Amino acid sequence: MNLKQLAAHLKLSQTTVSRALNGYPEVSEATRRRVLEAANRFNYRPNARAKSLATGRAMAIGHVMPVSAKGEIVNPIFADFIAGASETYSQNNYAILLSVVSDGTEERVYRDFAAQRSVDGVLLHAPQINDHRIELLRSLGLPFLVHGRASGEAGPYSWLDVNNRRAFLRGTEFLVDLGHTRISLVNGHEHLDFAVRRRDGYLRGLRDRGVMIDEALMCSGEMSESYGYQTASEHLGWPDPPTAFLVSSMITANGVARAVHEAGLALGKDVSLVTFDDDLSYFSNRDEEAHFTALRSSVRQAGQKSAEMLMTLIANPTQGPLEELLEADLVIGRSTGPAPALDGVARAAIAQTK
Amino acid sequence: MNLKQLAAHLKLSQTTVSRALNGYPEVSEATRRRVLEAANRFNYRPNARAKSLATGRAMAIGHVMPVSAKGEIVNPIFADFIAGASETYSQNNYAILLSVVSDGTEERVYRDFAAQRSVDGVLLHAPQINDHRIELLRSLGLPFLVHGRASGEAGPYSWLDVNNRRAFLRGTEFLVDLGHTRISLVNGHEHLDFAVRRRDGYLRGLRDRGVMIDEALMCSGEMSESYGYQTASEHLGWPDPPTAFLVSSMITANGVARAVHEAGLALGKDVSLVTFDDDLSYFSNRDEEAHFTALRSSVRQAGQKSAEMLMTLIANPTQGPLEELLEADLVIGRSTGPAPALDGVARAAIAQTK
DNA sequence: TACACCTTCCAAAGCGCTTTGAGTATGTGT
DNA sequence: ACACATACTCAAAGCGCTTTGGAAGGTGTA
Repeated sequence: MNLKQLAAHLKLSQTTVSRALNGYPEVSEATRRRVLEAANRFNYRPNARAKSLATGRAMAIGHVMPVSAKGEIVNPIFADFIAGASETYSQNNYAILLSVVSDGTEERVYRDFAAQRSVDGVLLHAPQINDHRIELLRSLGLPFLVHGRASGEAGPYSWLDVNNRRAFLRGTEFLVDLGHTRISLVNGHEHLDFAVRRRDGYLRGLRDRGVMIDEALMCSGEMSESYGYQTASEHLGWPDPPTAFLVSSMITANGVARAVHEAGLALGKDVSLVTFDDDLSYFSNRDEEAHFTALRSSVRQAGQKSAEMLMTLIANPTQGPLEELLEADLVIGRSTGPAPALDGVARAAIAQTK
Repeated sequence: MNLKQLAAHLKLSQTTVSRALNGYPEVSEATRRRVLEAANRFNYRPNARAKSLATGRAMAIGHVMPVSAKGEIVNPIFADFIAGASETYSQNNYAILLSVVSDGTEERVYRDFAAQRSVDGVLLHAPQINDHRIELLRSLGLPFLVHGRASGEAGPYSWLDVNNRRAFLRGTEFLVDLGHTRISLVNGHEHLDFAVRRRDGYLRGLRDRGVMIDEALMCSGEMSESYGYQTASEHLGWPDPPTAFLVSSMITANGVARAVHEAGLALGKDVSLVTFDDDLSYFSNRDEEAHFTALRSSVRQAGQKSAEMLMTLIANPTQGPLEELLEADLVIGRSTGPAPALDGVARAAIAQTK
């Protein structure tokens, strides 16, 4: 059933039917009711592509799901972000056009989006330092919102981000205040903007508290479970091991916890752990008492808000850039405690004498 | 730049330019080269919606991301599946149209897909027992492929599934052969088809080996980390606790492992664990030696193959139903070992005398 | 009665592409 | 010289919708 048929059946013109359906005022209430009733009965839905072609609006948002090139790692927070965003989209009758692409080859996708006019706006994920995609999207004239920020990007752009620096500053301070001085930073890849900000927060926290910085304790990589495991295993095997870990994701934190257990140590006693917690639905840290002390910020909520901002940008293209900075909550859980009485050096010394 | 402008610039008709670009034979090689070169130079890309309208093909596949209604849990394997599928799609120039929807309200989305002609086919996730969506899609005349199967569905349909029954049969047998007789089944929600098949496999394994079935050991729920933790914590607190766990997902298995550690027990010694492993990219079980003994089947590969099958179905609508059953590998890891010499009853007795 | 002014509806153009059916050169065989 | 393929190219219709610019008919005012 298409508009023509519906109009014929109602013995009305296509114009009138279209106007009745789209809420234009030039249609009498009686006719409108009659049209709506018939449309409903025949389960009429306008052909999305024809409508788009006529209106010039695609009614779709482009999301590019980043898959890191080498490891082929799918970003685990992506699904939750999308789940949040889609709530907003569907309220506005927007669909999601999803494209999966290896890091670095996204440019092509954005160009296609723009040239094919298949989307009205783009959500940019996982921005990097000096991300050239921002400049590209700007030049393509496609409304976009960045989830995160890109340091080093000169021009204005709209973004929503978590205060990563502050979160990791607080996490670090919290650990130092518990007496920890050897704190491993298990960070995400540091070509990603958020990871750099987190490192900054960590360094600032140590400096402010006058704790010596040890480059060896800082590492970065793909935020998978096994990365956390391998890193922590290695660090705990050192003669002068860390007493605490500051970790970039719940999933990686799980790997760290596994290594801690395997080393025969107890989390929250022998070793402390603070992690960033995106509040992933299938990986919740919300037992009666959080099991990991965490800096929590719901990525799902971020998705929802980002989508709202993008909707605003699309509805109002002349609008100046929108910016929103979310703060993460510091949630105290069972994975942290005072640093062990003897620090690593002392323990190592003891170990040697044995 | 649109076709008209491009044609005008080349001093050719739109027809010729269109034919040149789409590889029709009625165009001389010289003209074709000239056209392609110009298209490239102006970065011309046909308007996707106009093209779709003209051809009647949407060049998009609809995916409905299931979000369980109450818990708002996003299916953690979804992203990896999509990542696999999209490889196939992009090779065929198909896009993904993503819709996120709470369990049970998907019908509306499929009806819209069909009426709006916004997709050429649909991938159905997480089929349930007697899934009415299959009947619906069939009646809508939309090509579709089911990831999984739906027992109780009468008519034919195309699907790709893992042999869940066999996988859990093998897992159970493996544990029983190690001497375990009290094996907890930590299953997914049993309104989902795969979960029922897994339970069947588990029961069959116990029966075949003559092990008594204890209903109390079988539980099902949302496959999150905390579900695994809570379940295992509870079971391990029983006077007659299980000595092994058979778990439906890596993520849940992590929760089980957490509970095991917290109870002061050692995985692979005091308690054994076998899990289904979807080979998730960020949750890999592929250390030199797998840390969990697992039934492994890559969901990403499943996505890729599913997409291929769907492409075939779309290209050839008269084709009979396609079916593919994948087998899971049994990978021996460090989470399993012989059942402890004393069984639960004896240990509980000892505990009481203390 | 005449005029202006709503209200309600419509025919037709246009969105950017594909595809049909036909036309114009150019070469080939008789 | 003719008919006849063959190789290119084109104008125009059509995909299903929205939107422009009227038209028809009814109502109120002078």
